[in-house]
Amino acid sequence: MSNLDAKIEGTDLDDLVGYNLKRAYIVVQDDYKRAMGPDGMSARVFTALSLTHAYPNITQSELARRMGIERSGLVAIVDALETRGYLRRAPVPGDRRVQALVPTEAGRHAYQAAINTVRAHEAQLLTTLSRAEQAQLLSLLRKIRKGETG
Amino acid sequence: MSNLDAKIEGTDLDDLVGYNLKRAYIVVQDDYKRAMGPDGMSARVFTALSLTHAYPNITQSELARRMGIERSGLVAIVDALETRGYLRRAPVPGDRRVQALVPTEAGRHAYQAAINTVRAHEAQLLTTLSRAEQAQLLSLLRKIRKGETG
DNA sequence: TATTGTTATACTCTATAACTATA
DNA sequence: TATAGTTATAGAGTATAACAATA
Repeated sequence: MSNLDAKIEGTDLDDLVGYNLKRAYIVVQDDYKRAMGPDGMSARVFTALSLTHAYPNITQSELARRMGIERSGLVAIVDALETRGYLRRAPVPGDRRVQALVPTEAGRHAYQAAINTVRAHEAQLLTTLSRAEQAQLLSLLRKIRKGETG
Repeated sequence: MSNLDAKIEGTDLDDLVGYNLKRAYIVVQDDYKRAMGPDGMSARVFTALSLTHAYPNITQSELARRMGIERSGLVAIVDALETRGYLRRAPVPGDRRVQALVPTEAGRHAYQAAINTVRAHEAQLLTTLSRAEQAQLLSLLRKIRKGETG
């Protein structure tokens, strides 16, 4: 690119995918928190609850693996969900080391309410993107996620 | 959408922009760290150094505002850059409260080397995306960033 | 009174290492 | 020996509140 192609505005950072990913994520995260309210589930607690619905009787080790965090970090998350009464640690016949994570009735209701809130927050936040653009964005982000370790 | 449109695979989470943003950011961040090495600048230190080049004689308050963090959080970042010898806090004539952040010669060289490394890491990581897709991704992320507070 | 830079402090998220009970 | 869950601990990254110097 020659010096004649002057930039309208923007710094080196504004051309970096990593920087824009981080800043865009902060915008979405802040709006998520606003939408969920002061007593709402944190993103990681919501994620864990979602995966216990997607994968019934998932174990903690498997859930940690799918979330991309360590087993040790999952303990507090599961504790939080158990305290809210949204799931329970259930013994698994045949292997007493393992505990299956089972959503309660309250957990299923809370999850449905939460996923509706999250979808509404994203729909409202992303109104400046057309449906096609939103689909394109998801597609591109998933391509980057192909490089996920684990 | 009717129930006939069965999902090939994926959970509720995989359709959320926020979740995919976070996971994609982690992929890029991990590769950034690998590329910069164990003694490399953290992303926020690199960001701060970049902005002292983009905005010569920027003050700490202004830099914090542009980074979207609090002034208090910037102190350690500027300390780190000063310790590396990449910039200095320079007095500003006319207002003794303010200190301009001025890159040193070593800072300019280190920044050029770092931005080259970062660009190479992104180019290599994003080879599965065409040039057009990379441009589209940046465009979409910038649209989301329009909602940045501050 | 208001602002800049700073310190003290705390909270969230995450990782590593070591423990226990099981296998 | 190896694995599942747990605890203890530490390190980033961030925020709030209060302070001294200066405006």
